[in-house]
Amino acid sequence: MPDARGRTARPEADCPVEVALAAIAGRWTTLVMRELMHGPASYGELRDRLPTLSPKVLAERLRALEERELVVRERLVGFPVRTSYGLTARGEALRPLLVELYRTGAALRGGGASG
Amino acid sequence: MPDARGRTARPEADCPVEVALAAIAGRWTTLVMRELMHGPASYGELRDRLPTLSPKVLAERLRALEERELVVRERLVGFPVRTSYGLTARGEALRPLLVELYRTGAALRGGGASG
DNA sequence: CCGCATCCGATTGGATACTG
DNA sequence: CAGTATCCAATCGGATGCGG
Repeated sequence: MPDARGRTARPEADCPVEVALAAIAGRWTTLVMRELMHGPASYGELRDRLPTLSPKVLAERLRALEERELVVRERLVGFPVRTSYGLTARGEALRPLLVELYRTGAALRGGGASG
Repeated sequence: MPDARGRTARPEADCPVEVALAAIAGRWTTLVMRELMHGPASYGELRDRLPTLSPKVLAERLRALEERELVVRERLVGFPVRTSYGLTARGEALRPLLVELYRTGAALRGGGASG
């Protein structure tokens, strides 16, 4: 596979590269994914770990990830209300991409990080 | 490397993941990179291959890539004026990332949506 | 505790016309 | 041929207050 194998003349939503980009699109998205890669977390836990992320954007990100079926939301009964977010199998499928992003970024910075 | 190894609490420019995301940021960027992965190309050749990409955005992308030293511009003497754009070694370093984007996107499209 | 509604400034990408 | 200059609509992300 010499390159990204593309032949499209413009960014089309069904191009695989665009699909992957859409999955991680938006500021904070990769950080939210990283947190969920550690295991399921509640809305508040995510806020604690990403304190400067506003509730609006966090909700937007979670909704987008949920719509793409990368994340599942689970309402937990009890008091106070709690919601747990966790990765789906599809969400887990993004792990190699995040690793590759890290590896590539580290290489660009000058480090010889290999993954 | 179990995850993206991150510890940052917000998107910081020096986080490797952010570095990589910045390198491919912006609509059309991955398509421009893909074209250059085939080999050097002139401004006009890029326009021909990406006909609906406006001159302004193409120039912006090329400038950004050049600033990050992923692409080199070379002015060719002669008439008419020609400019050749080519990948640097750093630019070539993005190839595995593009491949991974393709691979991941293809998996998401083809894979089922199991929880 | 969870998350939506609203407002707002900044950035983006596209169209188009023009210049060296 | 290889860009730059301008304008503009749309989107984005952040702040904040309110509702379930």
